Amino acid sequence: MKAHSATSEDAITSHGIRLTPQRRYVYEALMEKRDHPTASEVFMRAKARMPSISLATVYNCLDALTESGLIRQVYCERGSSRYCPNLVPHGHFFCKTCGVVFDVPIDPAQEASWEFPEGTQLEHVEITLRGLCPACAQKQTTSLL
Amino acid sequence: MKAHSATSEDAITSHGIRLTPQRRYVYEALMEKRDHPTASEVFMRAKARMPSISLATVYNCLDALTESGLIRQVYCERGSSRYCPNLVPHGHFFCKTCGVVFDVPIDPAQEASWEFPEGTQLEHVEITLRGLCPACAQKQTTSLL
DNA sequence: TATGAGATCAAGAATTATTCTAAAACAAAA
DNA sequence: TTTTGTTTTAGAATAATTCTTGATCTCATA
Repeated sequence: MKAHSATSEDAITSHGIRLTPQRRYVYEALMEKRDHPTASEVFMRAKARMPSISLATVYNCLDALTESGLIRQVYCERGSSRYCPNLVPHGHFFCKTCGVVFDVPIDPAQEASWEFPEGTQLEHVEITLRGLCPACAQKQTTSLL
Repeated sequence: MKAHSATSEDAITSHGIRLTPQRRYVYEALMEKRDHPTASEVFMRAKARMPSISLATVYNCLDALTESGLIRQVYCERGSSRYCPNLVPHGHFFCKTCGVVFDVPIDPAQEASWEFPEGTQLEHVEITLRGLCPACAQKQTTSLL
């Protein structure tokens, strides 16, 4: 039984940052469920596998992984930011009632269509859709009957 | 000399929320410079005109104005959220070096092109472009020479 | 296989943004 | 004018994140 997948090791080293056990656990915590956890959720998952890891280290690792382009940081709401290991261009739908986040496919052609001042260096585009998820929209409708 | 513009009063009352001096000052703090201030920047501007206003009230007012649809709240970065009085659909460019935010026009047709699960109720779309503004891109290039 | 430089980690303190609480002031309706 | 509900205020409380410091680890090189 392997403690880590070779792919997660490869992913980290191939992105130009040093491979450490902590980074591996943090990255795997993000890969194991492809949702959009907050830093403290990542902390809890990583701690389950490596009890000695600290929250500060989780922040360090998430920053390093984000900086290297291996994961994305998303700002859906006031409060905590969330992390996403899906590198395919996509947007996020955020339910303002239950807080669930899910990926939304985007047309890559859109990415190229922005107009902004000459000399601007675009690094990436973050698209957040806000509203009610199907479950919450349903609940709200029925409660009005 | 008028303390407040009739337009800001109209804007507030026409959005279904009660007009109060504090809400007027907060709204005008946002309108006077059409930038993207944080809550504490709004607080400082409002305080200049109404020294008795409190930060908690500024948060209350910003929330009320956002809720009523009169202003938009944007999450550009980890940390403080920002507020924007531009109601025309647009995106934001955020410079990760100097923190400046500016509006970016978007093609309204894009807004309609998202695909997401049946039953989802979309309320609004937030588009954030991240990178270096022309000034910071310039500086970075020259410093590498 | 030692060693030195720099990167990373851990723990907890510190900071920052935001929210909460409770009491007073206010506004609108009855 | 009383009632009822909303808004404001100040300050306390909370939550997320960052900072600080010393210890530990890694890698390149001797």
